[in-house]
Amino acid sequence: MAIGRPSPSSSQTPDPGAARRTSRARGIPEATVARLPLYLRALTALSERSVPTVSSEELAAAAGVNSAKLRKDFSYLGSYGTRGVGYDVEYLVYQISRELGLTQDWPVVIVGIGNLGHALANYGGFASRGFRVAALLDADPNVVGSTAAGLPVRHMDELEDIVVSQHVSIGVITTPPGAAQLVCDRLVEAGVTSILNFAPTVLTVPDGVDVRKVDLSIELQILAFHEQRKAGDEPAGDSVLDRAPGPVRAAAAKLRRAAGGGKSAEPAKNAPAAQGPEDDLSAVMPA
Amino acid sequence: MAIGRPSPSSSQTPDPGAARRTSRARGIPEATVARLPLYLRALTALSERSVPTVSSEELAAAAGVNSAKLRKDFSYLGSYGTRGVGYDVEYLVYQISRELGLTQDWPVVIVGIGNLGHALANYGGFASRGFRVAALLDADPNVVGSTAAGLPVRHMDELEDIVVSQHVSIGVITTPPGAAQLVCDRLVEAGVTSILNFAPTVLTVPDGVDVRKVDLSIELQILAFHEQRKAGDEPAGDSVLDRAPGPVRAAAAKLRRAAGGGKSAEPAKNAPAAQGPEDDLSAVMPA
DNA sequence: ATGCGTTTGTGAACGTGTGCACAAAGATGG
DNA sequence: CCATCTTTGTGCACACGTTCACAAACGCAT
Repeated sequence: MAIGRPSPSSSQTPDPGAARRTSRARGIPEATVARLPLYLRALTALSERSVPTVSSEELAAAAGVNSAKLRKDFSYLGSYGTRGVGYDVEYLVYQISRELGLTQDWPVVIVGIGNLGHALANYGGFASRGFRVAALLDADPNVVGSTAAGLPVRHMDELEDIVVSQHVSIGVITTPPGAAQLVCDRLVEAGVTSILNFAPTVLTVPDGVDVRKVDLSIELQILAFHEQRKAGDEPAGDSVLDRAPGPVRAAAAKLRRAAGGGKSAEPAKNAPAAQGPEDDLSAVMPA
Repeated sequence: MAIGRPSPSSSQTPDPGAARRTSRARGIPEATVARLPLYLRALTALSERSVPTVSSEELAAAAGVNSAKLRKDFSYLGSYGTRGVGYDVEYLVYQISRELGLTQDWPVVIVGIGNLGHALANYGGFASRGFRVAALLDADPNVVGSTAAGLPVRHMDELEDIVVSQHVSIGVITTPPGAAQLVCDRLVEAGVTSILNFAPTVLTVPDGVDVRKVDLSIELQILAFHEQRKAGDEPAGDSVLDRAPGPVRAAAAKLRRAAGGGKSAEPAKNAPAAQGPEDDLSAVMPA
């Protein structure tokens, strides 16, 4: 029945439930929360151009969303607009920043300084909006000495000390998939309660810990799906069987299983999907 | 009424509608499509361990989802399971691969070879599952000569030629935000119909073009929101006013606007959110 | 003051997604 | 061939998210 770890819930990004409970507590829907940063970015741009007020229609266009949706989103934060005029840009910037918790300082650790970790350390979006890279960590002794984005790469052994002493509550994982769960466990154990996971692995965490994942491969696969649809390329296969009624399917399934490990029938001819081994280790960090 | 560009729809990742139309055409819900790569990864791992069959319960645990959800997802693809036994791993790998369009070759161009573009070029997840980096492009002459991941970085001018001659239909944008829309337009013009955007900008594209975005800053902000909630740190502010009835709010709003550009009242004291200028240019690629 | 044009805030309808719970279907052992 | 056990496939109810449409609210000009 229970597979893998028993009690901890393996919540991931698109999972309602855990995250929902948190935000619905005082009413802001998760979908709205996910859009607030988008609005904030558009508002910041307006603020820099010294635009005093903006209508929901304009702001919605800038953020690429429906204007009614935007108004409803803002209504969850309170009523910060003026009918007939629009929204006060500066005030809204402040309100959203406050709601997102950006008026405080968020120290962040990045674990796994490969290509991606290195890129993230240099990423401007980290420095802005109250996020501060507290430390870069890696297990590889060859990397530990070096610096990235002006910061020294420190050894994994210092993880617990850093998290505790610097009050780090957000961790970013850019390790190879094999190491991700271990790193995650150590982060959580040390006190981190929010994790941004770039490794292509499902992380299992205790309740109360949020995990969001960013998976480049998944994004590409979703695009490929739609791309295939656009090309009118209905996947052929044995689609006649797929919806066949009753015992027909059963017989087919039995045959498939009987064919054994030798990738029988259709799959054998052209299936680059199941490519080389170690799909798990070659990703995210080559080294 | 119409703001910015008129006809092209600025579809983005979390937008139903455009993407929905495509996938609902023959019935697979978007939410299901987004989970298929997850199942595929878990199945590939099982396949490498030569596990012949797997139950929905086991696979669901490995993918971090509800087992009923998984079964329903698979039911959209057809009935590939056997009651009392489970699913044939190899066969399911093939079916999902086929449905996602991974049985064919997908040449991809990466535009903007800064830190992130460099990291993506080396990313193992690209090479796998039928995706192939067709070319790396950049506008900076200093970068154009170099190589990344064994591939030469070519100049933007070659974009159109490459897309056309290599039949590239998927483009990845890792440029600074300021250049993203221009690059996007050129990609689309050349024939690209799917774009993965890492630049923190809302891209506007014509109908029929899919855009998915990955924004690290947004992910962090969402985590910060939940983190703040966990800390029981109800944002204080003038929450009394927020839900005040009638004319009270109006007067307050009037005051805010009258205060002018000088970030009055609350915002002034501590608002690191509206930090240094050029939030738009320092992100994604420092160079 | 009054009326007019504009824009917010939200009620209501609809579509999508999720999860429970269970009947039907198949495997397996006697 | 029958009984039993396992697991799929799905009907159903509910929660969530989106969009329309419109009344109420506000500024402004007269």
